[in-house]
Amino acid sequence: MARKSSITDVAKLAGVSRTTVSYVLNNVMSIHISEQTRQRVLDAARELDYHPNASARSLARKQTFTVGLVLCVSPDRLIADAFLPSVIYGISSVTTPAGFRLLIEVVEDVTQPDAYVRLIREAHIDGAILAGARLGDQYLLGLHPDNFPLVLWDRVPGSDLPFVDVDNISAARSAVDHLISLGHQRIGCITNAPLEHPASSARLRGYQLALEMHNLPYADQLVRYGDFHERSGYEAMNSLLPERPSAVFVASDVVALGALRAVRAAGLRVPRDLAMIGFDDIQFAQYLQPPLTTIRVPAHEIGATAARMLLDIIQTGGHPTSVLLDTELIIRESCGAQLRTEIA
Amino acid sequence: MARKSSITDVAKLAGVSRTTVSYVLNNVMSIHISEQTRQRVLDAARELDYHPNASARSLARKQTFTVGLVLCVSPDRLIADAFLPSVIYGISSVTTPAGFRLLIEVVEDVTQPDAYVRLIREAHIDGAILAGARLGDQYLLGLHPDNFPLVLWDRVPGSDLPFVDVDNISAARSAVDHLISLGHQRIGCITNAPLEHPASSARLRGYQLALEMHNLPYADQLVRYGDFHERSGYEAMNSLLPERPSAVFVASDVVALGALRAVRAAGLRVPRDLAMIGFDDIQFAQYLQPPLTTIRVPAHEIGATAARMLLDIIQTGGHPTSVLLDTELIIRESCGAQLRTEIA
DNA sequence: ACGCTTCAGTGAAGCGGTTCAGTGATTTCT
DNA sequence: AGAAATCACTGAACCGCTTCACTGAAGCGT
Repeated sequence: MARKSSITDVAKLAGVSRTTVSYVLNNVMSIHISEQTRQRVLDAARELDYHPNASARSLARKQTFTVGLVLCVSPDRLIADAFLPSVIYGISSVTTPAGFRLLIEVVEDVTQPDAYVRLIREAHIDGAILAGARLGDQYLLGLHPDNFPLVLWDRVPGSDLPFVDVDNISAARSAVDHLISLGHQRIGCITNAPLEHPASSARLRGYQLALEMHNLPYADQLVRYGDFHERSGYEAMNSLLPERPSAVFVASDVVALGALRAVRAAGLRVPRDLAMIGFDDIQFAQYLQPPLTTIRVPAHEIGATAARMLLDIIQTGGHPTSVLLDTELIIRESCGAQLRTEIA
Repeated sequence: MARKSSITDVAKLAGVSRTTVSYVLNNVMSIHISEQTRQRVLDAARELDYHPNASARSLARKQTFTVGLVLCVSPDRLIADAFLPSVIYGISSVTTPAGFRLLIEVVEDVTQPDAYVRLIREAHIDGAILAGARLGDQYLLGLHPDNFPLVLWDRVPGSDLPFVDVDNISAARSAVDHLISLGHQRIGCITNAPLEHPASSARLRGYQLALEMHNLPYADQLVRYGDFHERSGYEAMNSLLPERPSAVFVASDVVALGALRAVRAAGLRVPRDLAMIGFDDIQFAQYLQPPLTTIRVPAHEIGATAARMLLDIIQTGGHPTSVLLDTELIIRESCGAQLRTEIA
């Protein structure tokens, strides 16, 4: 590889000091450089195809212009994460124009966060977006007092770090509201995950609130618990069917896939015999039979918002407030709204 | 943020020179350090929670221990890319143990590759995996003579850069072989994308080869062209149905989704009236009605292999040969194999 | 003609590591 | 016993860039 040219080469060619080259190339306004000199430097830089060395610059500036995305997720969930590309795109669409790069760290063993601690302590990055950070995570807390810029994707219960998340409660509520407005009175619920997961308990809470608002009774026997996977939806629905709900809110499209399978296996039809609403709007929700009514999660927005918050902290030392993003109820056929329209 | 301790701090605390600290911490074997001194240094480092600064180290060593994943993909394809998380995981499972980090660069505007050129010229990374690099891409070629370590994910026609890809030809062939072995003689083909895409033409070639091997005629009117999206599958299938194929090989599951919709809209049933095999084994292929027989692409392996090749180049100056990874035919119900078994 | 600004630019220190060449003190060899 | 080799370690240069403090020249007002 041909030796890359350094600032010294540019300085020599332009006949000025390295200092001047630096000032010109960085557009330092507080220093006056004559137009001719400026041009000479610019020309020299172009001629030598000069690109300042990132490490040297980071070292001198004590800033890397790189942010991290730390994924603390078990491999099987990582692989199945349909949102990740969108979130990455969302982050990148904010960081790239701002001149920041994105470093991705996959932390497989969540109990061994050495990996991302090094990322931070070794000063690879100026800030990080953490996904799937858990519990009171002592490492996280150990970092916080340092005021290292961090933003969470997903909430971490005991922490006061800024986060960005969707408004799970109101999203779930709007789904269940919709079912109620279609005339359903006996509505079941299958969660997306065990209740330890904040998103899971929030969605269940939304379900409860909707019932309350409409003076419908909340009954434990109409609630089942999923665990991210399709299979859990199948089992949950099988155990729920004997309760004879007329509609079910399934707090995850993947779990809904399994629920759908169980309904079909029982010889029932959606939405005629049982209405269903999912959650997430995974890409294939629209291609299911019937197309699944669901809650759309703004994945790109999550990434972009988290990135904006992070850059705010990094650049202006801001103290951004956490954000709950709005979701959207996507009405397709599984909820039976179309059916009603046809009949009407 | 409390000032981070530097190598000087450690040296002072241990009562040795910075040189010695560096030698101890890097386990330089060619230099003899007494066991006591070594321990004093280690203790001091621990006490100060010392982590060497990445930028300084990169600057001195002229190596960043970071590799790039450059995604030259239009946003809508990026978002829908179900493989990306797996590929990232595959890369990371190789790079992380080797002490390398992963920088992701999303290049939205493929005609403006300034972005990744800077990534390289500014020496952020020691090597890169390029996805979706196009054409003769002058920038790519401009980089190659520099011997900058590069590996391609997907092939780039006019280039002799090492790549990793799936063996599209033999994969497609095995799918069509399977249909033929089930007794089909009039088999249609819908490509995954326009033929400019190497993967697309390779899959079509595999289709042709299978026919040839079995002395079946190849007919243009049985071939249609998709363009990644579901809709294109719908349209392609609609225009193909009048040709009355008894089976169809669709070179993309997403496109197959649309094809399936068209078949259903025509009042036909898969596989009874029309057998179908897809390509990719996206997560939801298994949940379709009927579950889709398809070709599984080893996404994790793609990432891991590309990463291994890249590290080989970076670390040992190797000149790895390109790799074609094997795929697997996943037999479900859409091909009708189950049906036959039941009948038999 | 003198001091005071402003202009245009430079020298050198510093960022935090790595590494080459060397240096005393021991040990080994003959 | 003296030279050679080994041991255990250090000084200082260097990686490439930023930035503070400073300098010499020109412009300005009186």
